[in-house]
Amino acid sequence: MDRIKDRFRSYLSDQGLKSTQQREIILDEFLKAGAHLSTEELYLKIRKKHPHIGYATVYRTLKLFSECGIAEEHNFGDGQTRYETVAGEFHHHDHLICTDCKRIIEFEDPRIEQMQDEVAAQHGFKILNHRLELYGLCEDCRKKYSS
Amino acid sequence: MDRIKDRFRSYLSDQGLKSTQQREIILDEFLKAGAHLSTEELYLKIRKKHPHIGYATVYRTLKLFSECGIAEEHNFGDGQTRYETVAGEFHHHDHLICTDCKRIIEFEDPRIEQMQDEVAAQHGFKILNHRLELYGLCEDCRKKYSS
DNA sequence: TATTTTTATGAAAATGATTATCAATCTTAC
DNA sequence: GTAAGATTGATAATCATTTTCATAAAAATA
Repeated sequence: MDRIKDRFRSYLSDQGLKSTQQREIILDEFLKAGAHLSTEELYLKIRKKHPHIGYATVYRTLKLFSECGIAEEHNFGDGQTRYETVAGEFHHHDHLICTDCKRIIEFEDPRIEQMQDEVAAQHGFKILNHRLELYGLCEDCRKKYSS
Repeated sequence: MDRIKDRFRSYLSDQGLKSTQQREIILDEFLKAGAHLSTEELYLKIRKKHPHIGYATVYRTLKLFSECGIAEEHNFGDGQTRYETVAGEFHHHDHLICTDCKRIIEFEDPRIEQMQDEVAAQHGFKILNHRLELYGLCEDCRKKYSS
């Protein structure tokens, strides 16, 4: 956690940006809030304790998080950009998304990553980033429909 | 091509929808136009020959294509939904996207698909759909920057 | 074929997410 | 502490997409 905060602060000062109360608060709440929240969801959470913080600031700050690498943007097809923490100590992961109950499960598979690298190499690509999303029905929703 | 048209027409009649000139024209242009175009791009193409066809109709029709399975929606992060034909005879494929020149290369790798199925099975998921996108620098853009 | 019913169309307005504007207010460096 | 520069919040603007609604077209029916 503190490592993440340090990283954010370093990023700000490196870029000649300023460390403000709002940015600290938003970072705190973001880290507390858990994964995959949209800007709006985070804004609503923050507003409870800090009603003075504006919508636009939350947008701008989440974008900053993503620029400095402590958060990742996702688009799961509901028209809202969602953010999740990229903790340095965790590996990259991908997502299983239930199209019915919207549940999101994270997974990682080094073998898939490996093959992605192979594919990229075959095409002369240097991968900077990737996104793998599997959409379908989770266990519970499958049961729901078969019964 | 004709198989695709038939499929679309069947879908329309199955759903009690009507087969209209506009839908035929939009389908023709869509099939001609090649992959990964946004609604706007297709609309602009169509407007040259058929200036009477409206923006909203193109939107609605592309959505129909996607519903009936002859097109697939993609979101490559530029804020526009892009569509590409799903020809029955071709396999599913994924995308390499150059973050610099925006070039899109298609690839397929059955081994990756296989592993996705394994991962899904481990979590009790039934995959209906998936999306794999590799973002990075293509061969040309890499050279551009190293020189 | 004429008529009725229903759906589609197009233009424009509405929406929803995101971004820009701008005056007032903080931060930071000196 | 002050000046210079960046940030903030409220609001307006933007952009893609969707909805509305009167009119037109297709399908069903007579």
